[in-house]
Amino acid sequence: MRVATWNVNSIRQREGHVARWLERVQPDVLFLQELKCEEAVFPAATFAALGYQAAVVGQKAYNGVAVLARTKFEVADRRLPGLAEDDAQARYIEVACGGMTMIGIYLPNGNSGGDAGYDYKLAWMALLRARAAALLAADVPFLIAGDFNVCPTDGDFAPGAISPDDALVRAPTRAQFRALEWLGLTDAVRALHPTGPVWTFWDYQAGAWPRDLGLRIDHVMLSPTLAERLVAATVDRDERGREQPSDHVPVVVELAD
DNA sequence: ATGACTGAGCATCTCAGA
Repeated sequence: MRVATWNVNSIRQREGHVARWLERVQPDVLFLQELKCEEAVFPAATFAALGYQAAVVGQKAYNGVAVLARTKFEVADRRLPGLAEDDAQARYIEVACGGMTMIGIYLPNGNSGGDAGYDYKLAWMALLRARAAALLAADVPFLIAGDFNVCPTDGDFAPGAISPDDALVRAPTRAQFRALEWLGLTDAVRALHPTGPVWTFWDYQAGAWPRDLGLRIDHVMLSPTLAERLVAATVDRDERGREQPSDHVPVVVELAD
């Protein structure tokens, strides 16, 4: 089974990129982030024509997550359990598919909104950990894929690509990510590529792409039984070099059947 | 030393991104 995640920075701007990528890579499941649109204008027909059914959690202008799958699935949740009822940020989708639970996330960046914005990020991470703990306790095979907005270690950003006090690298952010790992989740890319740069994002500004000043912030985290099935984890960095690209590239994981 | 790009929307500026 091939599962992927991609922050597309507007699905309406990147509809063609995603369609061509699906045809080329043929994933079973693709999680999308930063749709920047409501469900009503998500280009579902384009992907249906390629054999992919969509489930969309949309919002005008900001955030937005979706899953595309060519195998049958059912949506289990559209909001991270524990968040306030009136929390309208479209950042979470959970589906049951292929005998496992799959979660797609767009984790809050945490650099905007001052202290409240950063506190929201940490609270979100604590709730995500609680959800992971519940699934582990229930012995459900699961994965969490998406834009985590976390560089887990100093090896996960190019020197100079980011400020030391950025919300993506701040100590409390990393502590939350580390806690998720120590619950028993495996960072798929790092499990197979333990050292060296594996960037998934390059800023549009300051020549970050030509200078290769990237970050590794898009991750696929596997529960123990899925980690045992992990055979490949790759980052499709060529997508960053295309015309009018997203600032993120796809991360792809292969699980043995 | 400095600036710097992209997208959406009650839009010709602001907010957010990371």
